Amino acid sequence: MQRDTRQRRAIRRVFTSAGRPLTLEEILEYGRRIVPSLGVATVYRNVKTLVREGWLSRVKLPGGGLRYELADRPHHHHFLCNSCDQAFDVHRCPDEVETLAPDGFQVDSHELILFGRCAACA
Amino acid sequence: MQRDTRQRRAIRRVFTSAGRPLTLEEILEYGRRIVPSLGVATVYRNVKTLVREGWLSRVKLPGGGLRYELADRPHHHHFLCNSCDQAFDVHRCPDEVETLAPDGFQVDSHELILFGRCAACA
DNA sequence: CAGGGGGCGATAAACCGTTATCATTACGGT
DNA sequence: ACCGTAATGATAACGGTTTATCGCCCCCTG
Repeated sequence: MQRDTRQRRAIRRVFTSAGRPLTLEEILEYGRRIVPSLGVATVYRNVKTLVREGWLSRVKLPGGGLRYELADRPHHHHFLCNSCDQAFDVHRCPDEVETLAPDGFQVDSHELILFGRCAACA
Repeated sequence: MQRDTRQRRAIRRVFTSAGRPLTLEEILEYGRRIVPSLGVATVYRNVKTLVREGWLSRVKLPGGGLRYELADRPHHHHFLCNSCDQAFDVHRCPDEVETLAPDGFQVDSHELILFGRCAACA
């Protein structure tokens, strides 16, 4: 059975108000502003559950650990700040991307990452 | 001083003949076909040195450890096979990519990764 | 070709992100 | 409100990658 705990609500709220992909470290930090006693294991457990439920999805970006974002977002890409290491959404996508692969290669999906400095760091 | 050892030559040869980004595991595997006694520590040491010398560059792709490639290659992107986990070069690039960032974000570079199955796995 | 010193390689150890353990807490059905 | 039990959280354990150690080897110079 799935209980509706304070911790679980806090983690969901972190995502709905962040609006960008988060690392586990960020989830823990922001979650503790809501439930200060929040523990690492709880974050790992709930994130795993939320991914399995289809509420979160894994975002594989270069460098360091996985990030997670709300699963219901339309197709988009990401900006990674070289200064603060935060990830942001980029809502535009260059088309015809999947035609760039060499012959004989079958493209299933793609990821475009812009590197630079975010608005706050620039 | 920098000595020209069999191991170091082997590692360089691995890269010039591979033509694609390699993980440390792959460097070790291919290097041992040339110098069977090749050790892990030697690979780590030499790769680090070759990066510092500007002969290799780090390739940050999602999932798992860093990869390395020859530093003198022109601008290109990468294909990552979901089946064998090998990385390949993609020599075409969608232009006007750097204009996609949100206002106030300063783009320094970008990476485009295609996911799918390589010619051998498809 | 001989000697010195940088490099090698096996191993141990450090490191870091993730998972398991288990006593305690608190959610939710009755 | 009570009780059973799933969830929590502090901590230990784990697994994989990277680095440090150190005796031996071999590249280079003279």
